[in-house]
Amino acid sequence: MPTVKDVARHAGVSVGTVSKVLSEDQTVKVALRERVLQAVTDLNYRPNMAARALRTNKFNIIGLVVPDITNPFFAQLALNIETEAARRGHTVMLTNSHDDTVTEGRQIAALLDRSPRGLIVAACNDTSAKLESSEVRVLSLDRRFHSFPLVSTDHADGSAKVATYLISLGHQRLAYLAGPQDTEVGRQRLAGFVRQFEVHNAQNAALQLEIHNGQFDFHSGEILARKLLLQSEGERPTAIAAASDQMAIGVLRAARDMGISVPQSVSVVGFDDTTLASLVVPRLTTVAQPTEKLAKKAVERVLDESSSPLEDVLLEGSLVIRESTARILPAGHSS
Amino acid sequence: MPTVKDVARHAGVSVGTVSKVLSEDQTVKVALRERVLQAVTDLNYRPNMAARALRTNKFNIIGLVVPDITNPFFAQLALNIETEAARRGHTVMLTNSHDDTVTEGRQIAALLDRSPRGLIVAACNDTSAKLESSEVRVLSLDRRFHSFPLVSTDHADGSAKVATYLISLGHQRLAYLAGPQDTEVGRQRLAGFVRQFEVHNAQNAALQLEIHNGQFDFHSGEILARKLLLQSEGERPTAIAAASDQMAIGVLRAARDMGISVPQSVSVVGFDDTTLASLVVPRLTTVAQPTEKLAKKAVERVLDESSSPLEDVLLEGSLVIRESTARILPAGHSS
DNA sequence: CTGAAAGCGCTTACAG
DNA sequence: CTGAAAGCGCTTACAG
Repeated sequence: MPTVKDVARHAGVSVGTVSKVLSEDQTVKVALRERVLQAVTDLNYRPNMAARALRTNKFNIIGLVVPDITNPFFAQLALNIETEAARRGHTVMLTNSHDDTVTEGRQIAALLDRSPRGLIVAACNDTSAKLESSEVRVLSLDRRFHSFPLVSTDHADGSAKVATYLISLGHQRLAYLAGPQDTEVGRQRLAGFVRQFEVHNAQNAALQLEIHNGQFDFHSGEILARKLLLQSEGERPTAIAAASDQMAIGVLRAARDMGISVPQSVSVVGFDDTTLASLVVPRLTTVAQPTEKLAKKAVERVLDESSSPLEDVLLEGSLVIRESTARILPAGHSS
Repeated sequence: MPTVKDVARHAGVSVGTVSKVLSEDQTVKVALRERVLQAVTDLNYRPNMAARALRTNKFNIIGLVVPDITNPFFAQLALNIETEAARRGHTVMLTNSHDDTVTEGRQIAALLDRSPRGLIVAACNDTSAKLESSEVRVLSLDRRFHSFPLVSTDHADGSAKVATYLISLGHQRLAYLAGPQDTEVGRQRLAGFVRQFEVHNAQNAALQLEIHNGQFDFHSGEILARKLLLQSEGERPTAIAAASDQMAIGVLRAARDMGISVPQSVSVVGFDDTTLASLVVPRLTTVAQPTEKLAKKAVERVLDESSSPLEDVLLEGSLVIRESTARILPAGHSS
């Protein structure tokens, strides 16, 4: 492997000049710069990142911590982050916290050891792990980590869109299956839904909403739905909004097992728009998170040294209407 | 950040001794070692990886290249690789080739620049990209990269299991939806199925097999199945084996759209056992790849410096029987 | 068994 | 505008 020294010799300049050309220092005369660049290609020189990192204390690496890369949403995010990072000459170090705070702390320490340019973490919960105040820029993605600035979807707004949509379809008895309330995401999504529901309810007192708490996963949605759908047709909700696609898919399965057809008898909405959403039967109406924008924004902010990224960034999600929701004739229309 | 120098001063020894203790050199006397370790914890010393890498030319990092982390199978693999790597004090640099050879080459170069301990690559196709013969250990995972040793599931054997299983259920008219034949995986899976079919056919000449070529994705499975299932009930296959879960799920959707019930009228089998397989309706019978073992094996081999990992490692997949397959009464039993 | 010293490949003030 | 030199924090022969 050739080094700066080799390049310098080949070009007939000093190593300092080579270094300057490589770092795009404009003070090098064109003639010299050309010679150096020629030498670089001649020798197929590639800078030694470790040496550079030792001097500058910064590696062209971004650390990424997610709860579980197996979760399609995080996979989507990771893909886009990696792609954007690569575009900017950076590489991504990926780590899974397995939804465990202790592991998360250990992983972060391991990443920090490798002097990354920045750290993007989708925290496993809201407990503020202590992070030694390093000079490494840290960003929260999707879920708040410690008190670091957050880039995420506007969950409350997304849920609000769902509420408005369902009510506009004529549904009067709604159910919301909430995510864990010890997470900011879970709380935001619930709050947004409830708030919007109340706005509509102020105009139409016939509306009803029941809320059930669960986890974000498939199983949780299935269990809650089973209970819910046991009620007689006139009693039970005609529309179920779930806090995640996984939960909504659980609802779909419960409905199917109980012989209740979706969307004819009950409408179902998810949240996230993971790849699953368009594969299930019926295809799931859901709120799409703008993963690509989230990823770009996160990379941009974690890399940008000039701006002080103190504020949170909230990006809007969009309602994706598929086959799991339908208009209903308000059967028991209480006038 | 404290350095070896600080630790040395604190412990009253030389930096060389500190380094030796840290690298678990046994030649340091217990008394000194204790003092050093005490100093390390006192100062909360963390070695500078960049400096270490500069000297040793090796970072505690494993590079991982996958076609697309969004593919559940690779996500599963990545999770297990990361977990195993972390257990061994290594970190994983993840990169997506987007199924494109040029990008793949660029990504690999970027990873190599960062002096990883080793490289694990799930290639996007069989074309042998040129890789400068570096001292970095390279391993093929799941799909052959260049001519580097491969760790993968025994695809042929897995397909053979499917063939045997379907025939044992009494199916006589089989269809196999093959993956792309310019990939080793695609070819292996097809070959294994055909070979096993022929073994059975030697004993029972009534067996029939039709083969259709496609891609591994959902869409491809759907299209092929639509054509296949257009045939009258007495003509069309009663069992369809697909080269991937995605394809099989496409088949499921086609069958559903055409009012053909699975498994009553046609049995469907996938390959991979991605998370999807147990979420679809009906739950998919498939071949599970031993992702955890694959990951462990890959990490072990890529890190192990002693053994020369020249041979391929093939691990056995297992048939997972769910709800998409059933026994049939041989209707048109040609005696 | 321990220490002093060289050197890994860069970058960056500092002279000139 | 260019070069000589110091130094980033380690590891590793080499003396003693």
